[in-house]
Amino acid sequence: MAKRKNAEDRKEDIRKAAVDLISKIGFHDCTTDKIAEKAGISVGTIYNYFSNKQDILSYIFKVEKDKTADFFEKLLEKDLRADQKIKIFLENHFNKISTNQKKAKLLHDESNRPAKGVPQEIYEYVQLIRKYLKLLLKEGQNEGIINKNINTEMTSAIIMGAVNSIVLMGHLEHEKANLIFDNAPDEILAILSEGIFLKN
Amino acid sequence: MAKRKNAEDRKEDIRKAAVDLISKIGFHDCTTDKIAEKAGISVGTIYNYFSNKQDILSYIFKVEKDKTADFFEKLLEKDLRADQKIKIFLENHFNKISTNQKKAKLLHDESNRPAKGVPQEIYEYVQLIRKYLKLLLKEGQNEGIINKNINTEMTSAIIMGAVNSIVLMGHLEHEKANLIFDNAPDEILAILSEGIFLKN
Amino acid sequence: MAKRKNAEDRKEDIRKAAVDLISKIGFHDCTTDKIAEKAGISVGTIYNYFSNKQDILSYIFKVEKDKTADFFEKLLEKDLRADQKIKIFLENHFNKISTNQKKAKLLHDESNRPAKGVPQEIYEYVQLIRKYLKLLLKEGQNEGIINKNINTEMTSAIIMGAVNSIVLMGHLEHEKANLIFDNAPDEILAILSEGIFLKN
Amino acid sequence: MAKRKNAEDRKEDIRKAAVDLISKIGFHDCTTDKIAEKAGISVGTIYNYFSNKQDILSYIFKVEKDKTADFFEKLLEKDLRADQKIKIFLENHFNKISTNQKKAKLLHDESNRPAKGVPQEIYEYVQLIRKYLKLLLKEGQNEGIINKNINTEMTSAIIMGAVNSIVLMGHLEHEKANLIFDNAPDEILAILSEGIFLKN
DNA sequence: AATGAATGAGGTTTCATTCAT
DNA sequence: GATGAATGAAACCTCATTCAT
Repeated sequence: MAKRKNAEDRKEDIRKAAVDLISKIGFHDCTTDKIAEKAGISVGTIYNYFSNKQDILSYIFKVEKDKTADFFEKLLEKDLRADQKIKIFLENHFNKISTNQKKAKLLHDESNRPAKGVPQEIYEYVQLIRKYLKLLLKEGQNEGIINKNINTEMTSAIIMGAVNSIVLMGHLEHEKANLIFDNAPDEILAILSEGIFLKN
Repeated sequence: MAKRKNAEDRKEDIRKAAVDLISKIGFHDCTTDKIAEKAGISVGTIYNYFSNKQDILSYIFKVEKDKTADFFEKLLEKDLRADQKIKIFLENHFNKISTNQKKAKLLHDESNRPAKGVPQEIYEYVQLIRKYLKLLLKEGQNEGIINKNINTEMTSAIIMGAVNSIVLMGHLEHEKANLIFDNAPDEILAILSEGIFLKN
Repeated sequence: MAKRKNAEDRKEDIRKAAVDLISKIGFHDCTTDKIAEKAGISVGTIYNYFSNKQDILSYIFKVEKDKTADFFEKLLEKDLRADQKIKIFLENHFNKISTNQKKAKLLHDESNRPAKGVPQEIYEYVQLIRKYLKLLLKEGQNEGIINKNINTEMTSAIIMGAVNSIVLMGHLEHEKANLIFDNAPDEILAILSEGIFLKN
Repeated sequence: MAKRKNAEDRKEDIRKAAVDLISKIGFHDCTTDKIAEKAGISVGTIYNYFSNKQDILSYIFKVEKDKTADFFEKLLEKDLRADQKIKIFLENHFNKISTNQKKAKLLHDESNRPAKGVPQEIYEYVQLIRKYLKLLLKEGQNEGIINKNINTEMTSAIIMGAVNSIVLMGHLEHEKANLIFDNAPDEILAILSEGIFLKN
């Protein structure tokens, strides 16, 4: 019998093991047996901390959602212009991804799954980032920094799409990942600043 | 027994049935039995046309890949500026999505799936669009229309990310889907033209 | 792969194997693996004929319910007095039990289970016998053969209880089973005729 | 932690919790965790008083067996005729059932369960009541009150069967339970006195 | 070529029991 | 004695694939 652990630690062990495996092989192929083995516990123990397998995935997203909300709440309070905040968000985002590519892959992959059985938590995670980005865009519009004609809803989707696409690119071209993630914020910001088409 | 059909028709029946089901319930929950039933044949028959279930998905993407390649090859030949061609691509893309949302959903969902067993074909499909977009961007750079400083690799990823993100948004907000898809090309083009930040 | 069989035969194989096992070890300890093994098929095959394990039990009771209904319908049509019909029922009942003790044990045991998850079919089986017995009792009352003061509902329950109790006794004292079942009808009829108390 | 209790109290707590739960959901669905929770202790503690789960059920029946033996021993000593004693037994039995339907349900359900692992104690409980009833019947025969031709073994089974069947009926028709249990003794006694068939 | 019954490995989940604290 | 986290065997059920017809 494994040594007794504090409940939070044990739940964290399971979460980490799951993140590790799901990022590699996907949620579906990640069996509860594999998670247990990786976490160094037995299957049954998982069910002392999670009510079912899906619940583990939900929890992973819940943790990220909370972290994301924290990050944005602090960012919003800062005395900076909206464009600066967007820059900080992008830099922070890709920096985290760069240092934690496994988790990033999981978040990307699993939040792009088809709807059936997609836990509420995943949906909320995706919405949350967009919601904050929209807030920043509106802030910018109020400050007169951002074009008032853009649809903030769609633009936040476009920005997150751009971000995600680069994340996917990084995962597909593994060896160049760090280079990609490092340049991504500037590349995105450049487009947001000037577009790509030259004025005659 | 269904009326005798030639092999291509039969394969097409299976593909269509699969597209229909996978778009609704996802590849994983789409059993071979269900596909057979929808296609009006028996399970065994599927295996006369496909070597396994994964192969059906590959075939779906192969067909799309071929169509996409066709479309781009014709587009490239046209006597138009690169920005006009990009506009045409976006309008055509969202138009197809709008009129065939089921297939669009499938292509979006399944090309964003985790890796294990992801058929080569899906990977190639994703790469193909990017490759052509990159070609258009380079054409634009040569024509002096597009900023030579942008990284075409990453920019094509960014554009496709923006596109995909709007597709997802359309699927999540089903009732507004057509409105979203209709406005999407202009919204994206606006950003590509001017960015979102105002010049002082 | 086992030889192809006619669907009814296969279902019958499974039913028989299940009757055999459930009568010995009870429904709960009778695993689907054991049923499959006994039926000479593989687990999966069970699920081509039954939607789940409980469904097998329901089917067993449904078959008996149908047989019972048949028997009673024919009995009711006969040109006999009610007491004669009750005698025939009891003799037939114990005779069947005597020749098929395994199935009898199952029907007894499983129809005495607690309510949760008791399939409708079992409940209906139990009610059916009582319903017909009540009909016979009422017939007797109309013919002036049976005391009009008795509560037919309760009396039918009492008679079936007496019957079941003897069945249980037979199962518990296995070696005397046949003797017990042979004498049971007369013993019950004697009580129904005269009671047990002597008139002074 | 619950107030310190002596061992007997603790064991009694567990027994009561188990009776409560098993009567509602049956032995199989009654987990040790649920019993512990209801008893206000932890699972582990159960195993200080019982060697395993089955043992709890055995103990429940042992307690009832002892109470039953007590009751009958006192009844046998009374200076009454056998028929009067049988009447008292039936009235007492249904009265207890009426006031403690939960336990009654458990005793009925679990003593009618399939064999595997049926503790000896349950078997003995069932036999005990029959044994005493047989004694009463024999007493009646000796007193010349009861027909000497009846098989006391089988008759005691028949009477207990009748009793049990009415108990089941009461549980199935919950709202009429008290009415049923109140009338049951007379209904049974009437049959034992006169039978149901009219003498011509 | 078409059929669809049969296969059986493999997945998730439960729960009586143990034992370190 | 009491605790309750941990254990892990074992249960039910699914479904891609095969192959006799």
